[in-house]
Amino acid sequence: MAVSTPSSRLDGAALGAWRGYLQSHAGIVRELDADLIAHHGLTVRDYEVLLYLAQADERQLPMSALSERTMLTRSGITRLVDGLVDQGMIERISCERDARVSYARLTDAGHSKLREAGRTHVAGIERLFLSNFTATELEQLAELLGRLPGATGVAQCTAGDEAPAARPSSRCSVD
Amino acid sequence: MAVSTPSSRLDGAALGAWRGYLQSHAGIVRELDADLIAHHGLTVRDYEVLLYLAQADERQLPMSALSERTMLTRSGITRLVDGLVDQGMIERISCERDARVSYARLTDAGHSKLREAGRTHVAGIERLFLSNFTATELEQLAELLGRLPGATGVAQCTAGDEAPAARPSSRCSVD
DNA sequence: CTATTGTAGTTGATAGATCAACCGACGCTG
DNA sequence: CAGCGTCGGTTGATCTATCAACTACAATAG
Repeated sequence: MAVSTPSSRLDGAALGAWRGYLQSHAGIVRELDADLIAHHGLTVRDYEVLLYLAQADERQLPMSALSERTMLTRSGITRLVDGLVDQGMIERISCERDARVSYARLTDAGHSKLREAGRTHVAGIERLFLSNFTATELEQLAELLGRLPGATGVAQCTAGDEAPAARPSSRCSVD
Repeated sequence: MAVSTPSSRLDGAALGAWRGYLQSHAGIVRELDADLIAHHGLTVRDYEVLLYLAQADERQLPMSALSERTMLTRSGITRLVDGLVDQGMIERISCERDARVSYARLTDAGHSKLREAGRTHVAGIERLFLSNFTATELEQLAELLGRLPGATGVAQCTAGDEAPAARPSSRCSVD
């Protein structure tokens, strides 16, 4: 069959890169998630949200800001935050300047939780991802992957609850 | 706060690599999926399954083989295949040697569909992923990503419907 | 000031995937 | 060949995230 169709550079190395990309992602995220859930009862999504809040001014962000950063739809964020509110890690605060927006604010409990979970999570990333590379290789990877859409913010939004565009940010744990 | 905790190489380049990895994946897969659904009514998962079958001997594979390759649980595959059977792209065939296993076999209809969809999909991968790199860079990427768990099959299975280990394979379309 | 258009967030219905529990079939051991 | 652990696959309950529709408010135009 050969690889066929378009300009098709979809041969050996190209395919290796692509498949490695897809499969490693599935495997790593699955395991990070399992770790975090087992040790702290948090999903990676939860963790991300708490982290973004911890890094934000006043430890709070509008829902839509969270939506953009996490690559979830607005409705997805509403529900995720609902859960974290129920667990007491986040509280909702309505904005005085604009009655449409409501902030999610990290509670002290949420902040503690985040710090604990951070240990597990960072260790996991180190073990599953970073430890496979040298410092130089990590630089290469960062540069290469940084060109991809999503990492650079090239997303195309079309549908109703449009798919949010990704945004790079910093840090993987608080301290 | 600094990046903190473990052996923490979770600094600049390391974090860039990790975030680029996560965010680009989310963005790219989302868009590929949207493309494929819009043009052919198939999800990327569907496509993958059809492709694996097309590449297999006799165009058929046991459910568990599909489960491994796609990184879905056995129950996930059962349901996904159910759907493709309803659409007439796949048929189930029971194994004579071992009454426990049942094969999923690609029908002619499924094969045609796969070929059509392949054009869209390969073009998408080219556009969103491959076009960002030179041939040399793709080799580097393939090598680097190939070390990661999942790509190499290092998965750790624990729970009931255990998470399947990934397996590399070849090609992204049929012809 | 009112009407229109757009934005932030939530909600209902639904698809996709998981876990846990299960069934039937295999295969080994005693 | 009976008993026991294991394997392949399916099912029920549940969770997560989506889309589409809707509410409420804001901002702008007429």
